[in-house]
Amino acid sequence: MTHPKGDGSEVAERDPETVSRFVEHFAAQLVEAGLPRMPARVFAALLASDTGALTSAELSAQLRISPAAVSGAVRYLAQVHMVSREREPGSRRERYRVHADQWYEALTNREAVLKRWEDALRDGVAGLGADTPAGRRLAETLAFFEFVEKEVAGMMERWRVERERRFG
Amino acid sequence: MTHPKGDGSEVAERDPETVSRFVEHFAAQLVEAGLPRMPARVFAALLASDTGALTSAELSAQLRISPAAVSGAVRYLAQVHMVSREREPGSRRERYRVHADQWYEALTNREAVLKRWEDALRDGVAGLGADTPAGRRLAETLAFFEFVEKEVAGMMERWRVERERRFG
DNA sequence: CGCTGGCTTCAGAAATTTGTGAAGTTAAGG
DNA sequence: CCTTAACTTCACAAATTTCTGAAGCCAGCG
Repeated sequence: MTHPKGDGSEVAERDPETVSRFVEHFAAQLVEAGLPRMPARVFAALLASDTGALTSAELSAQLRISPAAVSGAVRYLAQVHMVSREREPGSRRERYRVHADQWYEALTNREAVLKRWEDALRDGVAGLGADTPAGRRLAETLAFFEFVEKEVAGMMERWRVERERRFG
Repeated sequence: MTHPKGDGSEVAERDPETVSRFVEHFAAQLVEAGLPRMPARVFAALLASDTGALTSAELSAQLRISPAAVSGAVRYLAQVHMVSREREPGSRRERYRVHADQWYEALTNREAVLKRWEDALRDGVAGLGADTPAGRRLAETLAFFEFVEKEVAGMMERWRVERERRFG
């Protein structure tokens, strides 16, 4: 997918149609997995952008949504650590950025959710009695989550190594 | 939390109030993580039940919801492999059951979602060009998912071992 | 072979969520 | 300071989702 330039060089093409296709398709997958629509679209657009960072106006234009919608989507994404915001020095413009290793961040963040599940389960074991069938079931569930939490930490460490090796 | 029986033995108490507290609290955590309300409540109720299996009527009564709501919730949960249905022989009654290792199942199931994400990303790399900045970002994201997929398989195997050891 | 218990499906009311236009806020630029 | 660019917040209209009561369907039982 390249575009002849006449001067012998070629630059990678960025057909808006192609970009949009990817954005909408990938966003749809994210939506199916539970992400709200606008945050999903904004995130996909950032992923597919050249610099990995876009302004509110650019997102608004590219996705054909109101500035308000961009604002809401970005607030959501920032809250779950899927984008970071950076202010452009000497301008009131803000850029929203994805890091290539954002998923690492986002996954790490899920830890908080797990913790709350674990707390609820511990309360349940205490309330129902560790010696009851239900209590034992809850305890086993709790053990699984604790196991996963521990394993994920190791997994992320291994990814950091592999990432460094493959992508610098 | 035990209840004196007068004959010297004691049985674990199942105060409906206590059970309900756990069910609603744990369900709330699941809802916050994206599960629809009724499926979350039904799942929590099953987890907290003595046998790990309840009938539609029992769920309906305990959660104060219509049989229709139970039906919908169970269909949802079965689809994502979080409960299994079993017919009671010689009766038209059905029981819905959680296995203690249901989470293992559910997580394994997420693989399908990951696969679709990966497909969308591969298309994106192809469309945008592997030699473009955006293409490289998508490729790295793809690599991360492939890595996770591989790691999770190993993790689940380790859990099976640990589970066997600790819970038989 | 018809009745009945038990789940499922359906249509619709109610609640929730989403996205927008418009007004509000803040800070750079003149 | 006053203007204006660039978000953000707000109130509301629209779309969606969620639950319910009622009707439907089917397997056992008599």
